[in-house]
Amino acid sequence: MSVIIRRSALPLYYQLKEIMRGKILSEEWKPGDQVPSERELCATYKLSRMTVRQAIMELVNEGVCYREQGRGTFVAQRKIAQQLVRLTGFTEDIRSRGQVPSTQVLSAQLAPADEMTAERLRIGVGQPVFRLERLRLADGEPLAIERSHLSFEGCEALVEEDLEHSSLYRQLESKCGIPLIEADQELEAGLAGPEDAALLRIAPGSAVLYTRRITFTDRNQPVEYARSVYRGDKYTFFTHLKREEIF
Amino acid sequence: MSVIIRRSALPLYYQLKEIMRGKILSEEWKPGDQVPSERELCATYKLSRMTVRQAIMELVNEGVCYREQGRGTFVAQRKIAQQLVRLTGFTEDIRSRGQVPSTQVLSAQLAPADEMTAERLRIGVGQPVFRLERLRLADGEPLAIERSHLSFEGCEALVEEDLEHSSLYRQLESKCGIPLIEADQELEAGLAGPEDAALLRIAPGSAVLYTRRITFTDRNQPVEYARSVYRGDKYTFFTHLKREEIF
DNA sequence: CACGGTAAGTGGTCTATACAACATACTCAA
DNA sequence: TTGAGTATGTTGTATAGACCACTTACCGTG
Repeated sequence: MSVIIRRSALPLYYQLKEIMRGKILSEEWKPGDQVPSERELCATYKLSRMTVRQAIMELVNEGVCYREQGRGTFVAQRKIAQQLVRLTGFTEDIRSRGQVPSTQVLSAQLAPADEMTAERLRIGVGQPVFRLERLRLADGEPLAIERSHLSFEGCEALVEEDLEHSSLYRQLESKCGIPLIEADQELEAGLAGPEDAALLRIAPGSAVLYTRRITFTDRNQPVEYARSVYRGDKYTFFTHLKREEIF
Repeated sequence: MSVIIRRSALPLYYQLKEIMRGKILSEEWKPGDQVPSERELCATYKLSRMTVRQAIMELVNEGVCYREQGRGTFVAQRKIAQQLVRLTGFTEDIRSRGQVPSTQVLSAQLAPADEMTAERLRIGVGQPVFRLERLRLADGEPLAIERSHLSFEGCEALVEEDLEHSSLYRQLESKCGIPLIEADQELEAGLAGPEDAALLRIAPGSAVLYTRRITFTDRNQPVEYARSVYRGDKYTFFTHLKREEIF
């Protein structure tokens, strides 16, 4: 995509945003570079200034660009959250620990959202969500059970996908065009119930780590609500805290 | 501020945004409520729709509101996460959850560092560290046991301090001049041993959350190594994750 | 050379308008 | 009663233009 298609179903500002993102990813525009001014972009792509601004503003919100009044718009350094905790799926997480991740899909189906899920995903109760239940293994040993609920335009298509041999997060980002931006996560200690214990091959009453995560795409739109159960003896969660805070 | 001042130095959209934020904070508009439509706000405050939209869009980006096309704009559920990636001590943490923190000092003394502690604090084995063992309560109920090891120039002075009625982190920052910058923390689920269970007034074998934290002052100098045990049924840890890549 | 003013270029704010896309409630006919 | 269509109200997208605030470079004057 390098030109604007005016009769496309995609909004013009979105097309421009993706064109710009492409130039940044391809290093045509490098970190620190000044990007063309709003008025230049208007002329180049035959768009009104407000439309161009919307494209740029969204890139700024995502931390891809930054602006300085009177100077211009620039490509941000690529460092967004080095020190904050990275949002990773199980696959990436386990790989970064030097282990080999694998997966058994326990169930994958469309189902109506229950009350809790609907609230988290900000949809109506009973709206269809894609429910995915997977046993996650590290080095062949069961490590966690992950119960995901996904809701977005076109999430039904996930039923067709092979989710045993590819990362769900990667699929969302590349195939579905859902960029994952951030997530809120809760962690809690608990005891394994009989079913979970059997799946994880531990004794009932063993220590487990419960996590609940809401993953957001752009504009703070929730797309995934996932509840997981990790073996307490095999999994440690790392986080990094900073004293300074915005606000 | 409850009216728009047109000759103010503050942008109109900003004034409107703060008016709306005020109504949300004061609970005039509660989570889940629909806020007035764009056109209503235009009429009420005599602003153009784009100006109103900018105010709303910023609140959406901050996660204060969310919008649904064709339905309206709504107040989002209170987000706990925003402030909880912050490095906080127990006192601040519990206060921000709306509970009352209190403390029983179990022991406070200078002692030689054991191997594990010495490694974390980057000092020699046997060097003196200040060891502080405290039972932490929320609303009068035992919530956690915290075992801190501190090492810095002048840490002996802590023996004299009243650590039952004041925050350790506050003392470090104000009295000792040790600015706390960041921390690495690990979390793990486990089962309560008999001693810890007795202190926390739970049954042995109950679920507990183990945390280990290394707190750094400037120049990445470690000053505290703390191991804590939290009641699993009373404590949830919140964190916020950000995606690193720009996809 | 130093300084101040100016012009040009940038993003920031704001208005007014139009139509599209979507959700919901209502009406009316089968 | 049920269903399709419609009216209305919502947000989403897009345009064109205006003026403001800020930054920078240039130019002329002292």
